[in-house]
Amino acid sequence: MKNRELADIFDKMADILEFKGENPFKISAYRKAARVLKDLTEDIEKLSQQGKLKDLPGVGSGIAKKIEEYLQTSRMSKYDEVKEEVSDELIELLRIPDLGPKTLALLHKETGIKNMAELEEALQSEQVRALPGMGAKKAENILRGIRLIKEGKGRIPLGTALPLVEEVVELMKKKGIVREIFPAGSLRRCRETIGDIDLLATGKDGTKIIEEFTHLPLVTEVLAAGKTKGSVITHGGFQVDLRVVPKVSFGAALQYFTGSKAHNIRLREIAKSRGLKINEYGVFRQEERIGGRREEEVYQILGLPWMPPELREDRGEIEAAMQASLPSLIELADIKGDMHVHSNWSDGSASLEELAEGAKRLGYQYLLITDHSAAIKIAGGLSPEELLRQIEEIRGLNQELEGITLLAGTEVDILPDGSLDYPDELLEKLDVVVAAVHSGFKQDLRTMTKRILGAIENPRVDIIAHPTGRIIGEREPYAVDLSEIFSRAAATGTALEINAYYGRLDLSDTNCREAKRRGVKLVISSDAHQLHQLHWMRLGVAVARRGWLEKGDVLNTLPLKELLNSLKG
DNA sequence: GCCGTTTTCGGCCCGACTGTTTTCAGTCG
Repeated sequence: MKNRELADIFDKMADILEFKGENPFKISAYRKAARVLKDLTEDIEKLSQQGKLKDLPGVGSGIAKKIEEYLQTSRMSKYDEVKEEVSDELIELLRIPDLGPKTLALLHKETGIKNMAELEEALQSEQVRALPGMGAKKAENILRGIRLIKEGKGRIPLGTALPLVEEVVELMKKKGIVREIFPAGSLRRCRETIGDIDLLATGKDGTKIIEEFTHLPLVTEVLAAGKTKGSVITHGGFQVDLRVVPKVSFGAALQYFTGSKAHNIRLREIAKSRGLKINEYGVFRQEERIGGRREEEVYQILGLPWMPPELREDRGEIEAAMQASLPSLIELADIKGDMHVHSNWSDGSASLEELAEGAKRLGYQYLLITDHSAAIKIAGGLSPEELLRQIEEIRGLNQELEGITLLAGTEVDILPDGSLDYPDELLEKLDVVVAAVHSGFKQDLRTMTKRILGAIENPRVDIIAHPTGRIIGEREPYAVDLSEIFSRAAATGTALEINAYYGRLDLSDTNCREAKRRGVKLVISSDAHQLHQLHWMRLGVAVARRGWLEKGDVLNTLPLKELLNSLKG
């Protein structure tokens, strides 16, 4: 499928034309085509053969021609032409928050900067202050953006790493030469971002296993290939390591490579105090191996129960294990419905019917439809009239649907003054009200906190979505006094969301653990904008597990009736 | 570059916020 390649080219074209100050509508036409191609499930080549390219929304004669040219010749002359005088490095700088095409073009023209290092240097010089529209604050903001990008670099979002690893595991299993193969490391612990991707396997022929591994189709570069360890770079530039370990050590190795480092140090200390030794090869008394085939043994020998990897951060799990008070963590199968989903009434791509069917396939009992409110025009926010129509449509659909109930809701904007974007009379007609901040991220701590408390104190608001607004590696949480949010949320019975979108995961693991401690009820929601994104729920559950949450802490583990009784509104 | 019951030209979602200005440009969603 060339869908993705074409989408990337159109996105890149849009970037370049933006930098060049081209017609903004032409630019958004390219962006739209790119998005449509990314979402497209059919093969673009097939559509092209059938002469159906122009049936796609956002694809007219110009873009259809370019697609055909690329499919036939693997080139796109227009793309080759526009990228002539700009380097990839320069265009990449547009990913820096607070640095847009206009400012980049200005800086490039006036100071000659061509890459991030030169940009950073220029921003620290007096010279840029003299440029029109540039001041100290602006330079400072861009420099902060650069720092954010640099910090995020090298770490892969969990939501990107998981599918990649699952693909590798599937491919290796199909080869029939590995006995066991499991991910380890921070991925197994479900950290929100992953450094290296580590896999462990057992099998007869280590050399053969590594050879098959380094020749997988998604491998672009082989860094190392021996008889116990292979290391490759995959499409997308991710490093994946595979270690082949003896069967008798598999459990110990899995435990060792899963970490975290801090957790392992604690285990080794306990072992040592009992005259034992733990390493990646097993558990030993003197020279005698007394365990290590299975991971459970490592813990058992220390008198501890096996612990879910999500807990292994040395955040109190070892003490809890000693007191036999480890939490019984929530599981994906506990989730009875999704509480934050966008349909094609606003900026989602699936219809209400498709979403209902998708939710039903996941075994859900209910699905809360939460399209944007009017203030977010860009995302097709619903006017009060449209929302009324949607409510009616949902009520009608529920007459026809079997085995799933659609709930009428909204993701209503919390406006900068703390008021909501819909009147109370309208909110009262909904089954569930989700409220969220989407603008004015730079308000100071007191203003922002008061703003969100405004929504929490509103008796009609059931849930606050993505409470801190952070985007991993891109945007810091806004300044908000979470402690105060937690106490008022607990006092009013307002639930807080764990947003499962891989770039948000908001509340974070530690925040939701604290929320639980403070008596706040939580919900886990996918924030899906496309049908397949309903699967993101698993990432939210992973965060909840890292936050020590149990089934009883999460409202959407309840059957429909109890859920509605437990929500504030 | 797309689109069309306002249909082959001319409009295309636009408001809030920030930082720069002294009425506005750039960025974001």
